[in-house]
Amino acid sequence: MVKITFPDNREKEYKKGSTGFDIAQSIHPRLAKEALSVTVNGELWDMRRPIDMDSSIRFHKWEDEEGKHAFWHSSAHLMAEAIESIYPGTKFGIGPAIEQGFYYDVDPGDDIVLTDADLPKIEQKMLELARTKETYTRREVSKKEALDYFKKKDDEYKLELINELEDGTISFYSQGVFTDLCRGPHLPNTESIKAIKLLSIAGAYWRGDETRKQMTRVYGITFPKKSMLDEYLLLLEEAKKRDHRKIGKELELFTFSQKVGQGLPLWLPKGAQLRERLENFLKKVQKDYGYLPVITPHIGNKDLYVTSGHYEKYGKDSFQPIKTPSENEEFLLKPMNCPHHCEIYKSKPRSYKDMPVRLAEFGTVYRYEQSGELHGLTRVRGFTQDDAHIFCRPDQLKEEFIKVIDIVFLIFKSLNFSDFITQISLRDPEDGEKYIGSNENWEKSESAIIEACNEKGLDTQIEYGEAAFYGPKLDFIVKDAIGRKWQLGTIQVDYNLPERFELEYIGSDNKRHRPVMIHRAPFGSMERFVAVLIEHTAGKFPLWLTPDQVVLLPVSEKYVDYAKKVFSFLNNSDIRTLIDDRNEKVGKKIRDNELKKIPYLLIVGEKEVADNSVSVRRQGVGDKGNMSLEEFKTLIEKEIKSETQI
RNA sequence: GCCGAUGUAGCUCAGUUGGUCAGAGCAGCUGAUUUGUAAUCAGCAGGCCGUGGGUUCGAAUCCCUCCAUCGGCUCCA
Repeated sequence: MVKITFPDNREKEYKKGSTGFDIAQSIHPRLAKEALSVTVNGELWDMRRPIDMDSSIRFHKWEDEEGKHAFWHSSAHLMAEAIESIYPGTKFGIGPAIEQGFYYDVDPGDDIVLTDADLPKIEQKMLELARTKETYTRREVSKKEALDYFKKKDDEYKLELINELEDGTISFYSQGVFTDLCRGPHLPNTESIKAIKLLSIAGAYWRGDETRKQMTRVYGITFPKKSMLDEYLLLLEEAKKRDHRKIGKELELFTFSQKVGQGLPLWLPKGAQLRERLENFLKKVQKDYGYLPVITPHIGNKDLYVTSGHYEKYGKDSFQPIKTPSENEEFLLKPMNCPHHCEIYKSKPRSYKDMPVRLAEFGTVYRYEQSGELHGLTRVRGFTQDDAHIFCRPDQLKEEFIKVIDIVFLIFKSLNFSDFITQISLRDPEDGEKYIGSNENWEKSESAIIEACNEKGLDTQIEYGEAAFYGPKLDFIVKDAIGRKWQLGTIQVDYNLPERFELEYIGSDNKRHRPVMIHRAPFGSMERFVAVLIEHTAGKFPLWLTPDQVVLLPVSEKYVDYAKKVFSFLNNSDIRTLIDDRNEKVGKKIRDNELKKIPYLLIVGEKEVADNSVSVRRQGVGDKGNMSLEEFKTLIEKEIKSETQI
């Protein structure tokens, strides 16, 4: 017998070799039916794997991450089986479950190209196979057996994976005629996979290495019920409507021109106003926090970047140097503001009493991003960072770092960004080549960030190898409408640039000391922040931020004069107002302005002229009734106040 | 940069196997209408069918180059 401990600490004896399924069955047949995988002593197992020792277990249903994971991972195997049956000889890379669904990297051979058009065919085959209720069976194999199997299949990808595994830890999973190297766990059988949608096809380098072969990645998602798939697809459709590229065009916020160049956004008047308001908001916060504004040029002498180390690191992949009539003189479009700010710091002697020095600039920078990387406003070649560099004494580092975290939180909170991840990005311990600066400085920087985050009680995740080449950082990451992650705010500790630029201050001991530098950008860049803001609000910006707050809709031409009167009243009250004096019916004007997402629509006609009032309609809500001009003004002011009070 | 897909009026799209296929709706302009909470009617104007080449008697349609966009990969100072 084995002793099984349940999550509520109840214990029960079972026959040795009982499976998760048997145990679930003994609790309730429904649980046995719904459980997709089981955690046994902290390890994820199949429901059908025999348990031979005393164990604590926890079942996972569809509702749990672990349950979905098993479901989608099994679906990936099912897809592989379908692909192999349609394209015999296909070689397989890896096929994991992901946040939403799964993918499999496949290599169908050099003469076969999979395209979107092939997906329905594979889907059909998967459904066909699923209906045969194939069981997923686990088998532990020796390394030799594993190698032999895939040698026979001539699958160099699997062979490479197996070669990196320890003998004795290797397992195979089979369903139908398909066998895969896999740790599991999997579903008992394919029966529960009822709804299948293959979503897209893409190239993906083997093992994420661009020097290696590019495989074909097939993305898909499956569900235990058809209705769940329909719901998911509907949700996806809805999410795509929030795409900032689409809304940006509709609301005339920004555009691109092939003539100007790819990745170089053109801010339209409404977008420029929105952005300016965001900038002013942050400027005010920064003023309160003791930042000093600076302005630096868009280019800098190449030597500046040789000194900073950026030229060596990125010179080849950047916009190339600008020549001048004078020989041996070269300038770079500035790809970052830090070196300029270092020179400002150096422009006069600094005392320990002056520290910290916080220099802030909305600095426009240019980076030659790879063409395939460009993406709307979130990844561009010319963008404006809400940049600042804090030069401080080592003893001030933690306090300053924490103050920056406060600013980021303030900004995020005031714009209702509640759903974000904080990530600490450290060095890749395996790859020293990638980084500049001494070990000692790196250790100091890394521990400073970790300490500051602990002190603020941040729930951070640590990523190794994600640091900038000159220092570690704390990033604030949010998701866009369809779940892609984007880094917004960033805070970086840097001991390297102060050294390279030989920055100094005179200490209380009358000796020269080296300051520490913090790079920080709460928005990250204005472009990316506005993009994410659009997707989060679907273009319905908070009242204080939105380009046009109010539109006046005269019922007919007869009331345009009154509308103008109201317009000047609102305008004088700093309420951003438009008049829609087109010769159209009210219904039409309401429809058009609702679609433009203008927060307040004011209908004025005979009634309103008579009692000097407006009829208020809130965008997306409807008729709010009649009120006097003063009342309306107060309504607006109150709403703005509640939005900007933090 | 790589893999795959796409590119037709300002916008959203239709154009069967190459032969009245250069179209529609919205937006715009003109006129009528003077309108009360999500689309009034009529008329007009709009395009070298992304670019450059090729195949053909004939190309938006087939082939190639390049450019741009989209989905991923890689990258992201």
